[in-house]
Amino acid sequence: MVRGKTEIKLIENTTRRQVTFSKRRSGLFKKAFELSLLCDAEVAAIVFSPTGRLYEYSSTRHDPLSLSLKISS
Amino acid sequence: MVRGKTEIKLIENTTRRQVTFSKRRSGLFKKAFELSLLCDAEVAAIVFSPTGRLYEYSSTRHDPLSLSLKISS
DNA sequence: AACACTATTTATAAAGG
DNA sequence: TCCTTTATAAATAGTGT
Repeated sequence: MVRGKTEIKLIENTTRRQVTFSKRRSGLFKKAFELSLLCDAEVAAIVFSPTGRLYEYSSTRHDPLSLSLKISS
Repeated sequence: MVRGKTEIKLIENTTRRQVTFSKRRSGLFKKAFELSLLCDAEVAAIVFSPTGRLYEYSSTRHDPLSLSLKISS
């Protein structure tokens, strides 16, 4: 149960890192939700796991749009 | 100093709401930073204030791209 | 993997300068 | 408005199931 101050640096142990990822991701999205509601703000949070999985939170529902994107350097 | 549990609903008082917005926005970005570092994740958070001001956090520096966007319904 | 527990750290609301 | 203080609520690391 939380021994000592946690250092903010990469968690080497895979299992611990995954558990922390899940817990803190939830915590982040909760904070985002609270901020939007308390302060009438629009908030979005986007998280990519190291394996490229996407997790996202948005305070607002938006109708999906059809986008075509042209990217030049 | 924090009397009782804070209800998560719109803060009506403008001054209090602005102070809370500032504090919690910082808190959110800090959590985003910690998540990215602890778990090697890419994290972005975007906040619009009620007046439309933009605040953003990104765990990663990306080269700016020139984008042209075509939106159809 | 996902839930429960809980000691402890961390965030933060309100107040004061 | 911005910093500091501090009491208290909230998040969470490690453990157990």
